[in-house]
Amino acid sequence: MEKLDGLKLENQLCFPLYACSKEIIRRYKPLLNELDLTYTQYITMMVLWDKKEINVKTLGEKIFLDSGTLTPVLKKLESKGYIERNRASDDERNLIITITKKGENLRNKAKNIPQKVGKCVNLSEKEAMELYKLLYKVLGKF
Amino acid sequence: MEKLDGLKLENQLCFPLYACSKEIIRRYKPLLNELDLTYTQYITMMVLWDKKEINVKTLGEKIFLDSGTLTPVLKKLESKGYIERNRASDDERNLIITITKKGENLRNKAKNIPQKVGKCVNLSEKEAMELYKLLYKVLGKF
DNA sequence: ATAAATTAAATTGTGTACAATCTAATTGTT
DNA sequence: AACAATTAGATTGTACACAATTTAATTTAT
Repeated sequence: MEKLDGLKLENQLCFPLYACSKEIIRRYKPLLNELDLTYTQYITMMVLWDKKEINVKTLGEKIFLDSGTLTPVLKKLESKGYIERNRASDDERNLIITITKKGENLRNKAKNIPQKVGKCVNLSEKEAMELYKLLYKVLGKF
Repeated sequence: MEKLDGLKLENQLCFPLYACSKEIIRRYKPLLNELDLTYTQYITMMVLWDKKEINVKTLGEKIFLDSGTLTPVLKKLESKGYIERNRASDDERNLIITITKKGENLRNKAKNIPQKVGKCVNLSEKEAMELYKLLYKVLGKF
């Protein structure tokens, strides 16, 4: 019985995960360039398209990023006019992110991106759903 | 028939992929800290443990990184004494990365890392294999 | 044989990512 | 009330990640 080499790149789950994540993000890049958004800015906007208003902490929990990453991203999105940053009046520690009209409008330009990216992923509907479920199962453990 | 909102974070494959990749790498961090390696340095060393010698271009193709990322990583690994960087005598454009004795020795300290990380991923053997296959299927398309 | 094209790394510039620390606001405790 | 503890963001420092450009070596085409 051949012993599998645990320290080979190909035998670890983490590596295809890491590679796959990067490669898919690379597929988004040309589409996001047209909207002048980076991938991180895009997932931030997706949350705002859904929620309209959210504080930095809750946003960070949703997209797995801390204030060290988010602060510059949000300042950038503010400078582009897609969001506003205001302290909550009832608790000045909280920074409330609000989507602007311009930010809302961006949604129309973005709406066919998921479909376009989906097309260049070589999986059947069923496989994609299976992958989706497995990934969320792994995430659930954390 | 309810139409699925394609622009919701939860309905896109890319997001759980991105989140999962980061969360798994986070699991590695404390273990890699003991070896004074970052994740990128670790996957680089994994290739070298396997190959002993490789040029930057081939290495980059294996781990999906370009010279812009690899040059500083390799200089760092060289400064730690794990690798050597030398131009190929037959074609001076090529930089040959060679593992050192010290780099070889690091392998022993690393050998139980995959198993430890595997334990904190909430998947059965069968599910992990399924996930593995789906990820490589996606990567295969590129 | 030499100029043009190609190739491999390195460099530069922008944008994450995240640990650690800092600051200010709020809450809990005595 | 007053001080300690907690909390939310911002800041700092290190390390990727990658596009675009540059440099030097090699190959191709004339």
